[in-house]
Amino acid sequence: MAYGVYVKIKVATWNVNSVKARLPNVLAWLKSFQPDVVMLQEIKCVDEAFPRLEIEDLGYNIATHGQKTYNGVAILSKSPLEDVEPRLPDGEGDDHARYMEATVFGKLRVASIYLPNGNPLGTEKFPYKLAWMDRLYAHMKRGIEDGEMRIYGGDYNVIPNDDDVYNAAAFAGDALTQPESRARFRALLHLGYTNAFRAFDQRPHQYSYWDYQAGAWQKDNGLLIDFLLCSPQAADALVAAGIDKGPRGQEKASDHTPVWCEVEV
DNA sequence: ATGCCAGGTAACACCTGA
Repeated sequence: MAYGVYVKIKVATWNVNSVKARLPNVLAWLKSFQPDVVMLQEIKCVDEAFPRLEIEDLGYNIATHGQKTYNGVAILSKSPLEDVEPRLPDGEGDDHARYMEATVFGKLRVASIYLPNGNPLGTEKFPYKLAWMDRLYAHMKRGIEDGEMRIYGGDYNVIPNDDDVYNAAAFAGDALTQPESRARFRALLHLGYTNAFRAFDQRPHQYSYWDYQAGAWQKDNGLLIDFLLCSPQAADALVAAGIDKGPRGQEKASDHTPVWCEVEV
């Protein structure tokens, strides 16, 4: 790095819906998009089964917190990963692999989040989601207090507003739109975090997920549920953000597409 | 009210997802 020159770090989050099934798509996207840091969700495999060599060959360091069949998160970085913490605090009895954080480029703390879906309402899944969000809130509150540059990225499984879904009425009974879910998501922002995408794009009906069923992608029947939440120090460094819809249109696509931002530090 | 599609596991059916 030359003296006095700022460095741009491109950060992305992507729920890949099985990293093994998605490997060709992931490799092609890493080569073309050239992100510096990637938070992956739903890798759906144990750590030993993660396709480490293929991704390392593209210049990434890797930390995984996997689980058999379900969930599983990972962080890829072109820098070394330091101080890797594979779980959210206060998770006694919670064996879901839904969280991992690490420091990248020696100065940016990033987290990969796979927040519980919470459906169907009326089961234990919804209170589990809300309790998980409460734990995330407590952790992100501490993240504000220490003043570090942080980006909490992932699949939040919350549709924040009615114009973040193609048909709000159809989702009225869904865990992703419940007032309890939305209030907890807003509470994260009220701590002082900036939703990177919304800092640059306020248009309604911009999506990061399209169901496999009923031609949702072709009809643009989507949901906006994947976010990069930036601490004030990271938000001050934001220079760009967006949604890369390219991967969703490929063969054998994940139902989610990458959301990205760029910080200049 | 439910399945639609996709992935994983395990077994040729079922669970989970959002």
